[in-house]
Amino acid sequence: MVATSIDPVGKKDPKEEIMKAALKLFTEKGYFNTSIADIRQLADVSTGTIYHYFKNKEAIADALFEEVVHSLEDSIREIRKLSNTFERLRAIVELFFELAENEPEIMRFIVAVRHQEFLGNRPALSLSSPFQKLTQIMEEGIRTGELRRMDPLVASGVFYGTVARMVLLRLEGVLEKRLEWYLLDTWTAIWRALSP
Amino acid sequence: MVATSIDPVGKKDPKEEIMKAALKLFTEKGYFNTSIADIRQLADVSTGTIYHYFKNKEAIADALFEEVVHSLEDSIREIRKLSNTFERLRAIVELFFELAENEPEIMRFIVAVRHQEFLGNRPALSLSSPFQKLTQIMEEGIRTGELRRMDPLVASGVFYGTVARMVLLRLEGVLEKRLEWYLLDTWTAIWRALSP
DNA sequence: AGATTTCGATTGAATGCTCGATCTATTGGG
DNA sequence: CCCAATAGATCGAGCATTCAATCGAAATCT
Repeated sequence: MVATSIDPVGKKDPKEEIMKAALKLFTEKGYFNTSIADIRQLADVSTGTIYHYFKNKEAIADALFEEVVHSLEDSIREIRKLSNTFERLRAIVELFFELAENEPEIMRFIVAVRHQEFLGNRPALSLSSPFQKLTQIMEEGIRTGELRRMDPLVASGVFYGTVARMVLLRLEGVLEKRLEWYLLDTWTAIWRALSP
Repeated sequence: MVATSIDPVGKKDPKEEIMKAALKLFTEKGYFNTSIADIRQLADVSTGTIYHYFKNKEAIADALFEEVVHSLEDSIREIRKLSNTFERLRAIVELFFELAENEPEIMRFIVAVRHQEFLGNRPALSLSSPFQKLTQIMEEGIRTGELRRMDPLVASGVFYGTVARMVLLRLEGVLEKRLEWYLLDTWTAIWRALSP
């Protein structure tokens, strides 16, 4: 009479359960190796429920993509408020490294999933707004003399390429220590590459 | 009576035609979006012929992987003969940039295909022998003092991450000029990051 | 309060289709 | 005459999606 649900803690919003299960499976086995039946089982819902909340399988991936991009945008927007380019870039490295340790599935979805293969018309993540914002930070840094004169696309390529590669190596189990352990070396290398 | 084939030039080795078609389709649409029928059509052979030369669809991808890795190994082996670390790393950047312009499909297969999703038990390309060789070059360079003291995995992460990212940006059409145009900036950044 | 209606949420069996793989038949070069 | 090579029809498993039926909690009525 008091509680609306038997389970004292879990609200079990089905939509969230479905997305959580899909994220886990998509990043673990890949989109095409994941069947609706797999998601159904892990999320502990019926087929019908899945199709009640999502138009089809692709729409689940689409919702995940949207969510991750928005969350990244928010983080980057916050980071842009920092006072100088050094702080901004360093904060982005730390954000990615921390995410990789604490939310490996989300990070895998960002750096290791080929979205174009199943998300019909989305621009590649390489062209999505967080990446554009990164290039803007580079342009600004070069303009103010905080970064060396160079093509901004090369600057963001060096930066994102390095960070994403370190994250991937960690997610694949090549790096045995936590990413914080590699932070100093990584950041030193990046800053030497970009600073004047 | 003279020629063994009607076509004056093309030998049309079916196995090669199949692999060529598969490479094109796998890199363009992805492994799972490519059907045997697609390959059959593009390679202009029958289903029976495909299964005569390959056990199954996966075996085609496997053969491609093998071929690419071997060819990469050969190139890296040659490059290791160069006299110092500077020359070696620079040669690798040039190799990747040149491959991206002249053999975009092969390059896409290297940097943009998630092999683990369909090649059962292969180690990720990140762990394959060309990548290990790269890390060895880094270790050696650090030992001889040609590179700054740092974790060799970070060194190879910075290096390969940057190169692969530039290549990918080019393949995705983000970089409008040929990669040679970005070579100087890219190499300067890499060398600043790694040199003592 | 109790009975009745309503409607979104949920279920899972049924459907239909794509596609990898197989199989039998035919060909033609040595 | 033999056997590798080729052809293409056929099969059947797996999978995304649909659908008719049921639930259950609130809203409305008596």
